[in-house]
Amino acid sequence: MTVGTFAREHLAVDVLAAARLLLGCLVVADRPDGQVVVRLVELEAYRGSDDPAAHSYRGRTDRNAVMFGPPGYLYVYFVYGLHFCANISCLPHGKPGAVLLRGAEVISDLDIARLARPTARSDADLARGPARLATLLGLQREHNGLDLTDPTSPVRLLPGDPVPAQRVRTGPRVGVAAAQDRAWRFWVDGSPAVSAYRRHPNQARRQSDRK
DNA sequence: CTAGTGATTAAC
DNA sequence: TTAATCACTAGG
Repeated sequence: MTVGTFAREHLAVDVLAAARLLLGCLVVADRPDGQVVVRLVELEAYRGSDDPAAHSYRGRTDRNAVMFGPPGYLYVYFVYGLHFCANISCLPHGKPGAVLLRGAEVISDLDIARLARPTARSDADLARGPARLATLLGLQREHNGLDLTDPTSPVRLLPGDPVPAQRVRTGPRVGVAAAQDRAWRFWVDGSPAVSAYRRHPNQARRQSDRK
């Protein structure tokens, strides 16, 4: 099976199926200072057509154009004035959708990963959280629109060992104000590189949640 | 828990 | 033109 076949056929089907499938997959990044390989352990699905939390919900703009393109491309955006986050485009050309990369475990090279994320207090912190993951991979604006299935790309997606169903957990997306009821976050149970759940600050606290 | 960062977008 | 929003992290 070629890498291109792997990504495009499956990512085109649906954002939820894509997020599930991407668990356990590998991302290879050729940084200026060396190569880093990570295993994806936490992902969130976003679907532009009917998902108020998706960047593409209100239509295509210059920023979110990659979400409307063919599947298997890298959508990098700048958020909160200082962070980059990385997504993989899903759904056929013209249908907006993406999966946000939220957490990953470093496979190699640990020394390069520590240099890329000098503030990480532990190895689990190297790529726990979407902006940390993007920083570790060295992703910036210029990487937006890269083809992750192209062997000549500096960032590539590869199949990994499949994650068995009993290790997969789902739940609400982290920090998303809209569509709280959708369990569109997927993670590998027990991985140290999965972020702690955080309620969105704008979400009203329910009486029963209060201590 | 909170500050802080700046692009993006919708509303004027 | 302006102001609110934002899929976050680091530090206390």
